[in-house]
Amino acid sequence: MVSKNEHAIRSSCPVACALDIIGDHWSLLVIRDLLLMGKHEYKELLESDEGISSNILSDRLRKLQDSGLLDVIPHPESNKRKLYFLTAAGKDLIHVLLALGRWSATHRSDAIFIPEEMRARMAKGAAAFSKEVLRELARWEEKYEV
Amino acid sequence: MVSKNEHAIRSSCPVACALDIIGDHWSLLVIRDLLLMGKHEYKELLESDEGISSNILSDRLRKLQDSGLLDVIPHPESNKRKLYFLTAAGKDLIHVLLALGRWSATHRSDAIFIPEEMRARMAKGAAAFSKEVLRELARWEEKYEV
DNA sequence: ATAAACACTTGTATTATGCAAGCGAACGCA
DNA sequence: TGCGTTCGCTTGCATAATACAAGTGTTTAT
Repeated sequence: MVSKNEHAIRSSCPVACALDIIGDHWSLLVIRDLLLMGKHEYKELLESDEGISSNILSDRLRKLQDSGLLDVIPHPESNKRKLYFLTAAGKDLIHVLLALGRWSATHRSDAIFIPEEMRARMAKGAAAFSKEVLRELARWEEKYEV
Repeated sequence: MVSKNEHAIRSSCPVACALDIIGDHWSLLVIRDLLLMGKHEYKELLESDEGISSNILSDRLRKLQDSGLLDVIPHPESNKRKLYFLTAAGKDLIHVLLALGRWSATHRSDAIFIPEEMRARMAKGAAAFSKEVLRELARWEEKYEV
């Protein structure tokens, strides 16, 4: 077992409450990959640039499931693979991700790099971008009959 | 020394970059207190409901200073006290805090409690709220000649 | 002069993380 | 049908971060 302390609740403050669930070094990056990067499998999540360890990934996937932010189904094309996808609560974190991204774009512009493809997707503004992102996920869910 | 690893950079992704700086269990709570709770002193920050340890608070204040999110001046009324306040970059995290708060309000409504005073301040919407918050900080800064 | 307050620091125990290796079930191919 | 590979993890161990209690030096109030 990787960790015992299952999102201990520190206070009833809305900010603290959200951080109890997603305020660690990895959870939001996993959610980013599932939400914005079109990733849905364990192996894809492992391969992200930040280099998450397999045990930590496994632990975070389970915790996020326990918290109701994501769900799993067996891959229809294979009995050994699985498909991870966000629930409504998980998808709604797009606003947090966009706020973080905008903050970095403003205050850490020298440290970040946004690939051309992503820049193009975001060109029409945050509202249009998140709408498109959610539409893509809806198409994916339809395809896999989630 | 509390920690060696000074915000190691994991990737150039804007989300990851922001999390490298404020993606731990405590930084955003300190920023919440400085931004929304009108706190400016070490002791006040220590007394928050979440119960941060003094060594961790000390460490986070230094790291946030190193990252350019906050600054310190000696307290004009006392040689032993200090005043902590956010820089422009620190204040701009209000959008992240509001996104987190709104997420909790939507998806964790049973776990959170918003005091009446705060609820009243937020009643006119997020834009008006953040404007008022920043105006208050500006008044404080003027008073202390920051 | 003394005691309390303040902003920390130090020491130590506990917990979380990172890394490498391993494991069983499923799969791909011969 | 056997045989190496892939997948989604788990395990063991070293290192790092955090929590908790106690202490330190300076300032301040009485």
